[in-house]
Amino acid sequence: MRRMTARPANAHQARLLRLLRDGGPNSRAQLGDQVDLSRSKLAVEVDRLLETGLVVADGLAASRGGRRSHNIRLAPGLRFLGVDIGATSVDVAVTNAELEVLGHINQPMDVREGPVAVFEQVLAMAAKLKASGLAEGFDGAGIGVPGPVRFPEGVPVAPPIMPGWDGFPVREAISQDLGCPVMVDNDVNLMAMGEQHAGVARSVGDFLCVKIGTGIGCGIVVGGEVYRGVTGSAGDIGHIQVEPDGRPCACGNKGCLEAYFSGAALARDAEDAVGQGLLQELADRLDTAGKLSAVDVAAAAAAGDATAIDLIRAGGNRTGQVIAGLVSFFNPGLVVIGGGVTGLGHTLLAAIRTQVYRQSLPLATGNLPIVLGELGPTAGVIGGARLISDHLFSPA
Amino acid sequence: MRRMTARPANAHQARLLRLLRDGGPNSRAQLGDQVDLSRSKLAVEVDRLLETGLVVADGLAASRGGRRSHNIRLAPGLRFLGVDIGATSVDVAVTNAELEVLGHINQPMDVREGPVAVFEQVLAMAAKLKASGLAEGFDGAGIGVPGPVRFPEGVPVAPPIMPGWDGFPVREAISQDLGCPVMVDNDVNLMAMGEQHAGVARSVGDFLCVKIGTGIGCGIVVGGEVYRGVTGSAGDIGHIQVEPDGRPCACGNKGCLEAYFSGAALARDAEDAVGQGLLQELADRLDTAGKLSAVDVAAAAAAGDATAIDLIRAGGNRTGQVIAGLVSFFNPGLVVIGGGVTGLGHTLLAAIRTQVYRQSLPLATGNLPIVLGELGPTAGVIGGARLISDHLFSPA
DNA sequence: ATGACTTTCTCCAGTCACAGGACAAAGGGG
DNA sequence: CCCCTTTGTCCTGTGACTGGAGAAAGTCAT
Repeated sequence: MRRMTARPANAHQARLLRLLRDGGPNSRAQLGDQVDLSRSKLAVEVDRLLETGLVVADGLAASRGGRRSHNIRLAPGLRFLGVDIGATSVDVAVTNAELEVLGHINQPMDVREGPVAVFEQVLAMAAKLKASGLAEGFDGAGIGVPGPVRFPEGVPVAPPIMPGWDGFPVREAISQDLGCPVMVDNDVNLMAMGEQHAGVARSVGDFLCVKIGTGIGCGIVVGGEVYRGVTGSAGDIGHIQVEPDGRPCACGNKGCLEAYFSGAALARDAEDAVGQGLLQELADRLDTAGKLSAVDVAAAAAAGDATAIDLIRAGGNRTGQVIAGLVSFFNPGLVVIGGGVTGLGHTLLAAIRTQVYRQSLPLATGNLPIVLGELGPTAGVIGGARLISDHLFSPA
Repeated sequence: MRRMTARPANAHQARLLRLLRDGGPNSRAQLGDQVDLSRSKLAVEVDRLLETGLVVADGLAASRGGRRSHNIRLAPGLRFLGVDIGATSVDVAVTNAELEVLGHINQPMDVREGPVAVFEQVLAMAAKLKASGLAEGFDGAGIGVPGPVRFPEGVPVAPPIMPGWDGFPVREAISQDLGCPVMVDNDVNLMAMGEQHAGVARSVGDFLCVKIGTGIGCGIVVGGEVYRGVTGSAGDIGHIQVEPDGRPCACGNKGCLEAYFSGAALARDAEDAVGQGLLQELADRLDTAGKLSAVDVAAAAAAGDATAIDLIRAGGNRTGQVIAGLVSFFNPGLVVIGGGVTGLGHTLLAAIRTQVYRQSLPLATGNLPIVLGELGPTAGVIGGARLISDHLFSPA
């Protein structure tokens, strides 16, 4: 099925579509206040958008002391698909044109099985959402992958944790399978866009979004736009060296941040601690393979275990050390901490804050909030929907 | 004397002025090729610019097989003043509208004497340039100061090495004294703009410009525009911690990069080395106060002294360690090394390169040139001229 | 109910920006 | 001397846009 054949014909229409997306239904008069166009011109552009079917006028709003206004809203049938591919699980969600999540599925998965297997699963999940009646079809999809992406082409490049993905034409392939436009980006960038659109980063122009999960990455937003760097690898802070000649890292170097703190490193440290007789309450959580996960550590810390709290604090200190440097360098207006280990909560945040406030310049930290993301696992999928809507709501 | 009363009336005119600034004299036809406007519209805008006196038509170019074209160029009498205030010296230069340096003076100075004394000296230097016949007056001035600046107002904020400058209304005061528009920025940002306009960074959109002088700073260029951060302190990498619990730094923290490598730190290390019986050939260069400078170390290294080379290499390693992190984070297309210690030359560059290429991600370093700035002390003043011309060559 | 006042939206005419073609000017080459 | 190329100017038509004059549809006080 072919959907949303129309695209905005000019920058004004694109602007209006985004206003309706971000601000919800609006009257012509309210739109006019935000757009610096004469009422006449605005009416013309709105009429054209109505003709294309991208927006609809449904019903009258309550009077505000005068003639009642017509409600202009984005077509209620528009549906975007947000896909967030992690290292060990996938999130797939449908949103409407205002990027509200209508349905959300999360399933375990292993990226190392390669793109073909992963996207088979993703497409099945999308089909499930469609079958549940949330969408008759998709007008666009935004996909996040856990590694660098050559953004214009939508192709992962040299992804360390995703062997077999290098050069796989994700955008082209999924666009064919799904029959709609697709955009691909790094998962961290999607998280940043999600928090920017619907989370803690609303109304902040320049901010950093640090995602700590299986790996560590950082979304960089400059002037409201995601900055991706010249080869799409900007924000890859997991392999910044924090300890000269330190622990070996999977990347081949030594002393990388990720070798000290990430979901994987934390689990490994916890297993070691159990082996040394510490962290006894975690011993019974060991699975058959003798493995623990970051979630177990979070639970132990929440239960007040001192060793677990120490592990989290040590990792937070390392991470805070790196973030402190980035704050001095980038001077952001906000730092968002998110990703899988957000469950470690306040202990982690406190450690990071301590390091940053102590090490960074007073001028850079003076008015700098460091907060946890507020969207959790939906940040990525909302970011995906935002990514593709940004693309579709721009002049053809 | 009032000069350059006119400003471009619209974005087209601004665009044309910048093309003439960056590309030199041009015919209407050549301009038309670069600007995506019809010949008629272009002719109208050029005529209007001619009326204002901002550009002039002088003479005919050689024929290229048809009618000879008129040379359109920026008014030859336009003069910009570039001022680069360092910690221990000032550079002042006059440029024409194409930002070519017509005259350049450098004088020793001490920022700590405060803004009033410093600007008295700067104004005297400007007067000297004027008296030498290079300018009848100035159409604008761009000023760089060695500390963070609240850019829109042109006011230094909380400058660590410039007590007495905090809040001094540089832009307003100098604008009055000079009788022309003034813009103020961090000196590092000016260096970046200089190298971007006339140096190694031409045609690079995203790059970093590391200036190592009395302190260490980094200019950040994103999409061709200088990024200043939310409080104007972006790029302040001198106080990133490179050694937990390391050497005390003037900023009050410990282990800052500047405590290990900068003009001041290098001189101190050299003095220590002399005290320990090393670096004997430098002993006779000690001044009456028993002091050395970075220049002395550079000379010793050039003469082949192993200790001097080791000092430079050690500093380069520390700096490279920090830059490696920034490269992973920012994924630039180029890294420029400049500032006073550029005299340390290849030894320094090699150390930095080694660290970056070894520590940063292959994807980020794959095609990453790390080079010395090519403008030396003129980078800052050209950047100043560029800063003010960007401002003047934008719609009023 | 009635009139005064608001707010929203539409219609219309006039202005400005701009493109594109015709044409003039000025040169080169066979 | 004729034809071609390049550059620059002029002119006209089209579409974008503004601002004002209403019309439509409501609230509120009297």
